[in-house]
Amino acid sequence: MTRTLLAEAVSPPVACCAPVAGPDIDPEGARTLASIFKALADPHRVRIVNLLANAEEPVCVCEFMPLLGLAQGTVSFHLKKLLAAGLLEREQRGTWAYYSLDRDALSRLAGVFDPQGGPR
Amino acid sequence: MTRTLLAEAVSPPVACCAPVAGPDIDPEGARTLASIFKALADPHRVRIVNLLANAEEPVCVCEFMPLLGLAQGTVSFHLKKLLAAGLLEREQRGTWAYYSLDRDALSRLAGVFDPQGGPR
DNA sequence: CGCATGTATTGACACTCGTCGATCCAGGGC
DNA sequence: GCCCTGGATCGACGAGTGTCAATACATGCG
Repeated sequence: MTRTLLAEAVSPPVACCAPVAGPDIDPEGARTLASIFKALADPHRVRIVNLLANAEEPVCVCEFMPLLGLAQGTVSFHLKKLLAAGLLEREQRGTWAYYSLDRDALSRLAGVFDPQGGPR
Repeated sequence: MTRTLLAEAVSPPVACCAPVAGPDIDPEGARTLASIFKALADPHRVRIVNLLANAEEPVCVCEFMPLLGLAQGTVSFHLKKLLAAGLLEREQRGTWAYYSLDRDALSRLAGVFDPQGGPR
């Protein structure tokens, strides 16, 4: 198994792959996995992911504010968390920042729960 | 008793099923989904789930203490969180309490991330 | 250049969480 | 009955989180 041990030094990037139902997870892997769940452990962030999942194109930050009813700084805060977890991608278009969902990360996450280990 | 258990008491503890990539999730559903992720947003709880996933039979509380290196009260605390999220099942055998994984809940959780509910 | 606008970051605050030690609650022996 | 033992709960404490207002950072436009 090609584990991503060094990438963690920079940040816990990708929504990666220790299958929760697979072989024993070491404390290190548990920390990585937990950090991804922590990114999803907020209703507003769940909604952000859901909104992006249903959006065909990247979404501007300014769109989230009215949808979530949050101040601009708070929206940035949540997007940053999801970005750090490797669930989102950021793209700068002029003055605006557009966020989109990393669908690969999401399907890898589905594999984490699959009894026999999903795609990979 | 004067706790804000209102939401928790009312809402079903099931690790249920609003697909994150499915149709729009209302704030209510987002809260439910986030509460499940919150249950998994801790390294020790991830390890507990992993240990139970690999165990053929229910595991006694006393076994977790040395494995996790946590005090007895802390282990109970984590197990209670996972139980409340509907991820675990509890069984009392005399003086001992045995916990096991609700595998249905786990596979439902996998479906939450699947684009249309079940490729493979 | 200066200015307006969209994002990111910071400071402060209330709140929640994870942890321990101590205490309380059941069951099972004696 | 009493005591022992495993588990749950409580009290307290430090650490972390979510929120806003305010501020700093870019980028584009006049």
